[in-house]
Amino acid sequence: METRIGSMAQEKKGRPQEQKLVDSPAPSLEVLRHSAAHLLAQAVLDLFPGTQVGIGPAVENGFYYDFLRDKPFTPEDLEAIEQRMRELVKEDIPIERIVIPKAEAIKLFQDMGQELKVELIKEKGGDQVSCYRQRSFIDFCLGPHLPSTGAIKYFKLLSVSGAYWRGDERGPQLQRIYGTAFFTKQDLENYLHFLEEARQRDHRRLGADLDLFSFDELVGPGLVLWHPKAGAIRKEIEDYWHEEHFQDGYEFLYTPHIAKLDVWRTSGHTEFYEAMFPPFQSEGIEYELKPMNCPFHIMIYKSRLRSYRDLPLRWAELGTVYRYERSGVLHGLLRVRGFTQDDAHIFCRDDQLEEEITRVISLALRMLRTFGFVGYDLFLSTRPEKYVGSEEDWDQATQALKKALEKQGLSFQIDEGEGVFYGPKIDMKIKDALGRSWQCTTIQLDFNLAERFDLSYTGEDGQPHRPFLIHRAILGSLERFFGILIEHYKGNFPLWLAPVQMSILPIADRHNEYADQLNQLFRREGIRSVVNSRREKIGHKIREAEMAKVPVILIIGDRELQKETVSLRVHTVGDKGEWPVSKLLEKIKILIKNKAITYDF
RNA sequence: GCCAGCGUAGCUCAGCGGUAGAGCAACUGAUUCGUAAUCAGUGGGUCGGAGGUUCGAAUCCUCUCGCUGGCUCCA
Repeated sequence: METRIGSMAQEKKGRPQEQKLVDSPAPSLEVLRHSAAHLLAQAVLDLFPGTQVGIGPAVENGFYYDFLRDKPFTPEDLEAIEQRMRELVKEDIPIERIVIPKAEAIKLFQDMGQELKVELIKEKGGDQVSCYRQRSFIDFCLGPHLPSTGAIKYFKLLSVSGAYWRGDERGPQLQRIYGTAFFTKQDLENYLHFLEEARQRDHRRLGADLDLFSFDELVGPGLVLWHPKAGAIRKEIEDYWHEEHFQDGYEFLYTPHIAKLDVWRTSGHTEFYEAMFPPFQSEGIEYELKPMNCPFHIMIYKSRLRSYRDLPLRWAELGTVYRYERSGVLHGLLRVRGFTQDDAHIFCRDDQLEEEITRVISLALRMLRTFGFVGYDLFLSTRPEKYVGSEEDWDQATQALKKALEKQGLSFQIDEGEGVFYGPKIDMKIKDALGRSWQCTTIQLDFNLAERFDLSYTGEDGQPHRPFLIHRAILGSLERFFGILIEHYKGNFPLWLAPVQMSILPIADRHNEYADQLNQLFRREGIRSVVNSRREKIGHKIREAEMAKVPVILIIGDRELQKETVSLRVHTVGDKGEWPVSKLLEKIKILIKNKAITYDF
């Protein structure tokens, strides 16, 4: 039935060795997991008769099965179910494929009280319907499956959650039990270890531990409070962002956070865009918090006549927008209601399109590399069934996107018909230190707004022409990108980003003065340095600095004071011996200037 | 928004009808110390909020706010 194959690196190792399949020549993790899902359903029906089963596919990291039952499954239930599954594995029950006429299948499942299955068979089944049976448990399923339950050795149930029958919010709510399964014990352990590692990197946990950001009930859900340490990081990100954009020929805009609702009527957002906060009134005029920056940039474009000579215009803004995300989807910094896009709009002629796309792609690659992201996947989405703009424009723009990618020798995947209705787009997904993918960069053509705002420029021929409008973000949103950075680095930010770059630790009171002198010296050079002159033992101060993940730790005592040196300790590395102050300063300045990700002292 | 779970000190958690607790952190004092936790003491809570049941509620019930895991959405 419904199956998707995962692509996580962790799973690639999982390959069957001696398992034989009923009817598949190429056994895969997907088949194993699909069979594990059946095993789960069998166990649930054994323990909780009268439960209706929904669908149970293999998914990216495991499998799930949906159940319809009055009472919720408790964590204890989950344990009992997993226990029952292990028993069924021990019994090594054969899994058989049976093919029966559709009418017979319908009757079969009706007799078992499995109405959801009946619905599926009626809709999806052909004349002959394939089912899989393991003892009394029968499932409507295309397969393939493993030959017997004994082959499903290494699995674990992970969680239970809600899901709608067939994804329809109005339909019945089912309970979904998630689990994972692997061919070897080692693979399972690796995956569980991966989950634990992800838990430890969770930016929400690190955000609190490292005093980076918080949310407050009084302020509101999804509204981020950036603390001073996060502020330091954000400033580095923004400074670098400005520098790269300036070098790449962008100019910078600033626009308001609210506008008359009429703006959003013109843009079409009121009609099509669901994530807008409700409008509010002042002096009888309706205003709206901005969910996007585009209309403002467009109004600046329209503030005077534009000539073909003016193009391309590259206008960028770190623009804070507000979107009403449904309460259930909010998630730390990764899904919020107020966020700052690293937005830009490029207005260009058709003959400039390919060049502009090319520039954006290389800007994105350059910037993401600087932040330490080297792995990425590119996706080109083409014209969907419902679209605005002319077919000709779509083709031309899609070709330009494609050529820009090809010219740089980048491999990419084409998502046919997956574009948004207003234009084709390129999305980039970066890979973090755990191999997880995050979408950040997006480059989208927009035929809709160009038309709705009737954008034009005067061509060489003296006639009005419609410019191409490119909407793009490199980092996506600063909040989300910050969250990704925290998880990628596990809070161990490289020197140039670290909120506190250096902690100076005097051993005794008599070293405080020298410590302060050093601190002044480093701060004058723009280094975020602090002194820890608490009356604690040096081991304690070192522990504090290490836990705060400060990259450079300087220890000073009698020896250093006398020789005007410092003892260097590098976070996560350890003692790196005595250094002359000037030599260390130069070294650190270079590392910061180069935005070094890894460094050797 | 929906389903389920969870909200007790700044953090991690115990207590689950009978006078609110521990560790860490904070603060005060002593210790002046060489590469991941010195010792002692002190303060800190309308147990997320509102209502109800009860002689009595952190504990039971209802509503509400927030968080978590999913679903769904992301023109």
